[in-house]
Amino acid sequence: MVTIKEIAQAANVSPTTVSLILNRKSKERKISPLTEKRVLEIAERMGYLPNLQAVGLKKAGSLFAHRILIFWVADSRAQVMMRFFRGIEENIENNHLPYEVLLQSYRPGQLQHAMRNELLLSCHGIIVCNPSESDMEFLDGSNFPRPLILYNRYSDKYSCVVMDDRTIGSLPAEIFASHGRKHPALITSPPTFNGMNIRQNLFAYTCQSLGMREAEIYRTDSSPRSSYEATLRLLQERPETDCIFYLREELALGALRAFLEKGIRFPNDMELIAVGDSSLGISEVSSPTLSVVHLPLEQAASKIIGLFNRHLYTPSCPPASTVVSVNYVPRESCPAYTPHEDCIT
Amino acid sequence: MVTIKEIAQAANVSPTTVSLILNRKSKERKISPLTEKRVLEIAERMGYLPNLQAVGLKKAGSLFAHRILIFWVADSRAQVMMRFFRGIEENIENNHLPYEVLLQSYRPGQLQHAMRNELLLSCHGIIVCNPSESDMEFLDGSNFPRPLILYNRYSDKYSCVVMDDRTIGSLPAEIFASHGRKHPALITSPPTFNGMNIRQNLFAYTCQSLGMREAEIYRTDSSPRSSYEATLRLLQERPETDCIFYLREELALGALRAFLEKGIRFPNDMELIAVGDSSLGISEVSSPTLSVVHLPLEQAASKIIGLFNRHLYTPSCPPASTVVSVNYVPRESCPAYTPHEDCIT
DNA sequence: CTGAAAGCGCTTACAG
DNA sequence: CTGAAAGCGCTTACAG
Repeated sequence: MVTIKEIAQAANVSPTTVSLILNRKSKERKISPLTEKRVLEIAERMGYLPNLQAVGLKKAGSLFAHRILIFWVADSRAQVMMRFFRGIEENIENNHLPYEVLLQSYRPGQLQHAMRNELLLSCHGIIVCNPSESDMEFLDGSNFPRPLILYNRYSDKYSCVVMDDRTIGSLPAEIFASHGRKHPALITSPPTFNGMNIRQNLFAYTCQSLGMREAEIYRTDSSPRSSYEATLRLLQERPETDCIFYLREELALGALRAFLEKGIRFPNDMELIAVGDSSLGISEVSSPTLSVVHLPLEQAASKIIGLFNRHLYTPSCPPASTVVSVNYVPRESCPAYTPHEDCIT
Repeated sequence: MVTIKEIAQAANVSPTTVSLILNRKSKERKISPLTEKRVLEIAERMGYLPNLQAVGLKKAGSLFAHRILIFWVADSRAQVMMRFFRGIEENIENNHLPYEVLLQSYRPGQLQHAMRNELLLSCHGIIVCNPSESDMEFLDGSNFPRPLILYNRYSDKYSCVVMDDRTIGSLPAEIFASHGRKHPALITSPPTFNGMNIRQNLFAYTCQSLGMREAEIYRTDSSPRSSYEATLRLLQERPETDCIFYLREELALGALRAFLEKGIRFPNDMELIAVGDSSLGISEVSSPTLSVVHLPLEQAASKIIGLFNRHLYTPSCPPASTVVSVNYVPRESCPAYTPHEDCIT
C-alpha cells in the first residue's frame, strides 16, 4: 500500500504538501499549480488510496455510534434477510440506540473468507446469519476479537437467536391431521441451513406420529418455476395427495398455477401451508390466498439487539440463546387449526 | 468517548496493562488476576469501547480492499436493491476486483443524516441509490471527501447510471397501441424517485400521441393487496379498460386475483405489462404469466463498478452518465410487440 | 508557497 | 507481573 510519505519522496516535497494537495486544499493553501500537478500525477501513477484508519483517527475523532457488522448470505434467502435487516434498523431507531449497521454478504461455506481480520477489527460487534455446517465449524474453531451473535443457528459457544424450527415443521402436520388429511407432501428447495432440515424432519415425523401416510418429499431449486414443475409432477405421480407443506413462501406462490391447471379446489381437494418468509404480501391476495406459518423476523431482530447490548457492555457475560416462537396465519389455502381428538386417528 | 488512557488513570496502571487485559492477554502476559478484575470492572463501568480507527491503524495494517459504501433505501424497493447488490458483488467477484462492499440504509429524504462524515471517511468511494428530490438537493450542495456515484438519478455534478426511464414508460404504450388497444390505465404506488414520474408521464404521453384514450391513473400504496383493490375499482369504474401498465411487478402480481374474479381473459379481454423489477421469478409461472419491461440491474451494477474504477484511480476525471437500456419480455399477459403502421391510428 | 513536528488512540517489542 | 516508548499513516496548527 502506497503512503503519503512515499509520494512525498517521489515528488520531492513534504508529506504535508502531498496531504494538502490530495485533500483538494491547493488553492486555499496556495500550493503552486506545478507542484500540484506533479503530485497528483505521481499519486495517480502509484495508485495511492488513503489509509482509512489513519484518516479516521485524525479527522473523524471517535466514532459516533457502535458499529455492528452483519454477515448474511446473498442467495435466495435475501428476501427474508431484508425483513430481518429492517427489523434490526427499526429496533435501533425506535429505541434510540447508538448503533450503526453495515452489511457484508458472504457465500455459503465461505464465511471464513468474508470474516477477514481487518473487517472484524473495524466493527464493535458481529452478527452472523444462517451459517452453514462448515461455516459453523469455522466459527466454533475461532476466537474473535469482537462479540459475535448468531442468527438462526444453535451454538454453545456463542449467543444466538433461532426461529422455533421444530414448531415450524410440526405445526403444519398437526393442522393437516386435525382436518383429517391423510396424504401429506412437502416441497422444498435445497436446505441452506440446518433449520430447514429440522423443519422437514419434524414435519415428516409428526405426520407419521399422527397416523398420516409417510410424507412425500419433492425437491426443487429455489425458483418458483421449479416449484411449479415439481408440484405438477407430484400431482401426477401421487394424485391422492391432499395436503402440501412448502418450506418457502415463493415455492408455494410459484406452484399455484399447477392447481389452477388441474382444476384443484381449496380447501376441499387440497390444503396448502407455506413457511411465511416473504415480505411481499402477495400471499394475501393470491388465488387462493396462502395460509402460512408466520416467522416474526422483526421480533428475532429485536432479541438480537438485546443480546448485542448485553455483550457489548458486559464482555464477561456468558452466551445465551433465545427461541422465537412462530404463529399460524390461516387463509384460503388451509383453514384454521381445529384440534379434535377424533380427527387425530 | 473513553480511552485506554483514562481507564489506566482510573485503575492506576499503565495503558499497556489495560490494553493487554482488554485484549484477553492477561494469562499470556501473567497479569495478576486482581489487576485484571479491577481493570475490567472499571472499563465496563466507564463504558469503554475501542476506537476502531486506532485499532485498525495499528493492527490491521493497510486495508486489503477498497471499501465501497452503498447508501440504499430500505423500503418497498428493497427487492430491487437486492438484485442490484448481487449484481455489484458478482461483478467484483468475476473480475477479481480489490473491492469490498458495505451497505448502509437510509430513509428517503434523510440522506444527509445517514451520510455522516465519519462514515464517509471510512470508505474509499460512495454509491447513492435512488435519492429523492430533497436528497439530491443535499448532494448537489455538498462536497464529499470521496468519489460518489449515483444510481438511478440524473446529475451534472456526479457520475451516474440510470435506467432508461423514458423507454420504460413509452414502450408499454407502444406495444398496447400496436395491438390496437384503446383504453389504457396505469397503476402505481407513490413515486419514490423521479424516474417513476418520468415512466408514468412518458406512458401517458405516448398513449395519447398514439391515438389512445387518456390513460387512467390509479394510485395504491406499495402492497399487493392495495393493488388488488385498486384494480377491482378500476375494472368497475372503467370497464372499457383493455390494457394496464403496472409500475411495479408486485403490484401486477397482487392484481391478478381481480381478473380471475371478474372472469377476464388474457390477452383477449385485457393486456398487462409490468415493470420487471422483482427477482422472484413468480411472474414466470403466475396465471397469466406476466409480460414485463425487464430492468437489467446486473448490467447497471457492472457500469457502476466501471465508473467507480475510473473515479478511484483518476480522481481528476469529469463526471459521466450512462443510460442502461431495457428490453421487453412478452409472456401470456401481453403478446410480443408487433409494429404495424395501420394499428397505430 | 512549503515543511517540521505534534498528535489522534491504540498495540507491542523490549526492558526491568 | 508491569511500564516507557516507538510507531501505525495521516492531518493541521504553526513557523518561516
